[in-house]
Amino acid sequence: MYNNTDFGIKDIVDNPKSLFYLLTPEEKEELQHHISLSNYRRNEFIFKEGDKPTGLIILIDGKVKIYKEGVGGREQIIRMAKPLGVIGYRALVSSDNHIASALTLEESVICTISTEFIMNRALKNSDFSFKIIQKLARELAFSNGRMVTLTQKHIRGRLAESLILLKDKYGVENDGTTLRVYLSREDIANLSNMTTSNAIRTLSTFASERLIAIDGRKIKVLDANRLDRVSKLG
Amino acid sequence: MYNNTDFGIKDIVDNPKSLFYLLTPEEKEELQHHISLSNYRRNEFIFKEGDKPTGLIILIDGKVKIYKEGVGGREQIIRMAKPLGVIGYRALVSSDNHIASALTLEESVICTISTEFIMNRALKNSDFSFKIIQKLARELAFSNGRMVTLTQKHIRGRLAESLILLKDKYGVENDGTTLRVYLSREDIANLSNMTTSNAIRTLSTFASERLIAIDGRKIKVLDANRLDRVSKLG
DNA sequence: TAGCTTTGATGCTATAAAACATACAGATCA
DNA sequence: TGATCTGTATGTTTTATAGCATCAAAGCTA
Repeated sequence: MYNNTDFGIKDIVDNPKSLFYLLTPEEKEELQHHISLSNYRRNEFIFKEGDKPTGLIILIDGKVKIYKEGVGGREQIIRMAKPLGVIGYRALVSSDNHIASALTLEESVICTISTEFIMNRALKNSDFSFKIIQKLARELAFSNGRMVTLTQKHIRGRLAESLILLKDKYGVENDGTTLRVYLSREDIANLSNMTTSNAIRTLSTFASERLIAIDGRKIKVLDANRLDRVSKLG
Repeated sequence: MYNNTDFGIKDIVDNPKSLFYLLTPEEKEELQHHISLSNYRRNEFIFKEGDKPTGLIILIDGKVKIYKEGVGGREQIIRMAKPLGVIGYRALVSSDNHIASALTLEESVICTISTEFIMNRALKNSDFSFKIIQKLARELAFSNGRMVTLTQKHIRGRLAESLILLKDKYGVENDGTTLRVYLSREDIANLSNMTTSNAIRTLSTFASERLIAIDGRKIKVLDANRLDRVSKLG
């Protein structure tokens, strides 16, 4: 799909939103020698809970779920990643092991930047550090927010929130309503802190209320405003 | 209790664990002009959800709860702070408003370092930035962990976890068992994602099982190992 | 193609925890 | 001093959601 020659790192260093945008020209030059690409099939682990980070991972193409295993192996999806998202950087920058697993949801391409480059070069650049700080800060806010909603909202609210989240993250197909992500009911459940049965049941209810339309794994958001209200008020 | 003259900032810049330990001598000198102290009585807000940060806050003395309001105003305590803990820095370093409120649980003293100094000076120092990164990373791991346990563990497990958490954070009195923190049942409930009734009931059950002993707000952990098992297995 | 496995759908039952209702002791206050 | 309030305690009821069981459809694979 991609390989080291046709990829180039332009996509990463030339995008103002990229972590690496503000590196010096020398640092960018050096970065070239610390970068590698790899392809993953669907349902492959990029890393597992407890693993030592191998580098900073950027998802170039595909979709990935990041999740933790809880009581009795029950899985809670912490967040979802989309192309140009960074994965597993928390563990890397804190010289820690991964506290969650990353699994591809579809064929994916990732780019890995060596631990050494990140720790010894990039983090010496305070512009880069500042971008990492911003990323961590945003993710912490997200996590704290979810902690509250996953514990306090009822099933309908939690599911509605997850659908909105998926819409915001992956957007919609050209028809303007179909979510550009096709998850199993089980993944939807694990994202929303509920059993698979309840995810299925509640999705059906939402469909019968014309909030959404479902066709297999295809979900159309028919009434985003009302879905938003369900998310907020239960 | 403390004031700007008898306090000095030595406690903050000379402690290797401090955020400011690795500032240059010039930066440390400048820091002196950007620091101020204030005293709070019990049950006073240091900041509220939605407020704009006024600076980096270090708790010098006292105890503070950081919490979010959720569905119907129901409060979830995100974390507790103890002396030399840093509060509200997430919002500050990401130029964001506070996403949680900070309320003193007892008479407290805080030290505030100006936003300007942090943003324009400290964060230009990559050693300082790195310390902030580490703090955010640790807090994110904590938050993700809690997200899972608060949603998946049953009441007994959640309460046991909270008690262990309080013990780890605040330690015990000289008798070796009494928690060095005296919370209302309501706060214990809000820390553990349960109703006050259930916190009271479950604490009583724990006492009758000789896991803990309770005397008003005083809680003795009698069997830490067993409490740990309850936390893990429900 | 048939057989097996996985995923989705739906009904029923069990149960953990919330919600509600008192009650009481100790503060706080007029 | 009595009155009111706040925090703690405990019993009862209600409900949201997990847990199971069954079945159908779809996807795989041998």
